Amino acid sequence: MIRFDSGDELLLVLEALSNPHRLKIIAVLSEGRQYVSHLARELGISRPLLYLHLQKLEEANIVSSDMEILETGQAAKYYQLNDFQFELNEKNIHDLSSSLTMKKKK
Amino acid sequence: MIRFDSGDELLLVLEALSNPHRLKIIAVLSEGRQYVSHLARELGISRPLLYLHLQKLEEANIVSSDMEILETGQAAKYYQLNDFQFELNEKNIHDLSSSLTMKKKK
DNA sequence: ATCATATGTAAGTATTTTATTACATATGTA
DNA sequence: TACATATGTAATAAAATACTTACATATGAT
Repeated sequence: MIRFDSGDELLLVLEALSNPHRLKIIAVLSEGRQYVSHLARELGISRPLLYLHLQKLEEANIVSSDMEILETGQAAKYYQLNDFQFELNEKNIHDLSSSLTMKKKK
Repeated sequence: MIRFDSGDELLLVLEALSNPHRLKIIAVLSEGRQYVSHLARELGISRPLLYLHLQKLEEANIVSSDMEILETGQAAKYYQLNDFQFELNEKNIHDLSSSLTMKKKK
């Protein structure tokens, strides 16, 4: 069960989830870990684009990655879903809203 | 308890939630219904901007609105939070991912 | 050596989202 | 009438996000 320590952290997770590709990635990874190139083929998107989405998921702590050597001897970067489950309701949004920063991104 | 009938609907809600202003709006409305101009002053943002955010929340069915006549005789548009609570986990994302459209927005 | 596999990223473009400015209309009060 | 309140929206600008193209490196197999 994810625990949000601040509104900013909640927002980071919500932003990571609000994209169809990233929801698909989560769906695929829920069936098991997978490496980047394979994932890209399965999702039908380019690897650079997949990287971008995986980064956002990783920054939000929804997935994590490990390098591993395939049977062929080549290096592969495996991604897996971190245990991920949470509940949202008016109360916890209210409680977290005070620790919500309205700062610009860049 | 919100029930998502499709991945697209889930995404709509997640997109509506992934903005600090909109989370603040939800937090304020969780304390009671309020009309637009008052809300804008409370949040410290312009009314046109607030409109934009309220529209997104309304499209996602998170809030709803009613016109009402103030004691002064003027019309006011009141917004209230719809009962709002849901749980997210790998399983329901997996289940909903098949009904996720990857279409462009406009 | 060439081909297929893998990771990694920089640079540029396109699209979407967010925000501002400037209006319009209407009601009530001084 | 002039001022304060309210809603509503169009047009534009700015910022953030998403996506593509083009590379680089490395491993193993043919």
